[in-house]
Amino acid sequence: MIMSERTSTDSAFATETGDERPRDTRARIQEIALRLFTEQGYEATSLREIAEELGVTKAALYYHFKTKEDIVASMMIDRVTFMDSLIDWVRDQPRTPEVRREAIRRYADWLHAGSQGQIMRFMERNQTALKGHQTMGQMREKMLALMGFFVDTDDSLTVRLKRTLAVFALHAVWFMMPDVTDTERADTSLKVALELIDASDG
Amino acid sequence: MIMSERTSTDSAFATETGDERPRDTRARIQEIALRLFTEQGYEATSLREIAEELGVTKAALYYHFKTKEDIVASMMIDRVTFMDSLIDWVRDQPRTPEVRREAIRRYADWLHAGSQGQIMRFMERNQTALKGHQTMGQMREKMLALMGFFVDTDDSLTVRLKRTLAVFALHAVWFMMPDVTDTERADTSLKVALELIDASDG
DNA sequence: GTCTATAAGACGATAGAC
DNA sequence: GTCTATCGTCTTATAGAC
Repeated sequence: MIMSERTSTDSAFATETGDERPRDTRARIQEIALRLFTEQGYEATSLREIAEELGVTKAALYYHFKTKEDIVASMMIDRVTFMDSLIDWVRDQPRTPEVRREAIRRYADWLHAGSQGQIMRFMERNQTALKGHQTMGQMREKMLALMGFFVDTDDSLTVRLKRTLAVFALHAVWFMMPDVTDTERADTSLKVALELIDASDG
Repeated sequence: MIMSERTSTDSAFATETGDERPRDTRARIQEIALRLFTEQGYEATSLREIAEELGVTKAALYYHFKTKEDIVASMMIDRVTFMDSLIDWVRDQPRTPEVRREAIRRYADWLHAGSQGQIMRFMERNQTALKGHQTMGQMREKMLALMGFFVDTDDSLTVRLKRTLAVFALHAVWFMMPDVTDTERADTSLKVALELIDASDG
């Protein structure tokens, strides 16, 4: 796992295969930044720390990213793209229970593939710090748009809360159950999310 | 409402009743800090900002609070006290569904009385930034202790997640349903939380 | 692509006058 | 209880050599 917990190391380029050539520096900045932002908080993590762990100076980072905010934005691109495609799909569907279930399934599938879990933790733990960032505003709008398809105007408050919790269950499972396998986490959270999205007043 | 949204004002002492004497400065610092910490983030909010909105200088804050961290700690005292009492109570009870329900009820009752909602939002949105703070470490331990009474070692992952979500539903309702009345929010979240805490493998 | 050096300023916190 | 003045440190970001 790329994102595994580890303390800072002197030989930033060393891997378990021995003396490899450095991987793409841009990607390594993203990895280190994502981990530090999640562990310590976005504001509490300075570019100096990131540079130190990477084994370069602060100034080198500015060759790869124009600003600190740009590092965050670059990590969100995949997420923005996916959310757009999911919203496009759901927009053309009828508002039925089965469409809601399928939307949850697609969202969960994507969430549990790749390193999206780490990004979710980062976003959740740094909401306020990132509020002013342009990319996060976009993400917020897209999440609200998706939620808009999950609740109807005549739903009770109870149903609204449950359906909202469905999405949240998928996000929260990472910090609520950090010690289970990826498969267990994906299966459990999807099961609970589907039960919650099925809530209705009928 | 003490915590109502407002932009910074020149006459910090003015209230709707006219020319009143300044309220307890210590309490006003807590109010302003809590709002700014929640809106902008803990790290992103400087003591200068708090002092400016209060209408004093930064140095004056240091008469009332020894450090920035102390302001946070002072806001948590009631919460720590309550959690201790709740855990003391639940510790002496059998692990039955009805005890779990009653614990949720007591927690919810306390949560929706007073200004705890604002504090919950603050804590949730600044998890990482506050991770190193002593008081937050205590709070985390107490929440884990409470959760320990809600799940048994032989519960399935699904039940564990649902029971954890029960507590979370009580917290999350403030940002999931910001536009409903306090009563609606309390009633809806308690109802959903009780359903989730009742989850079992039987 | 990475470096040294530095700008320009904000931060938390303190000393001591009033 | 609040002020002015300041300390020491850290920050994001840039300029220009290599």
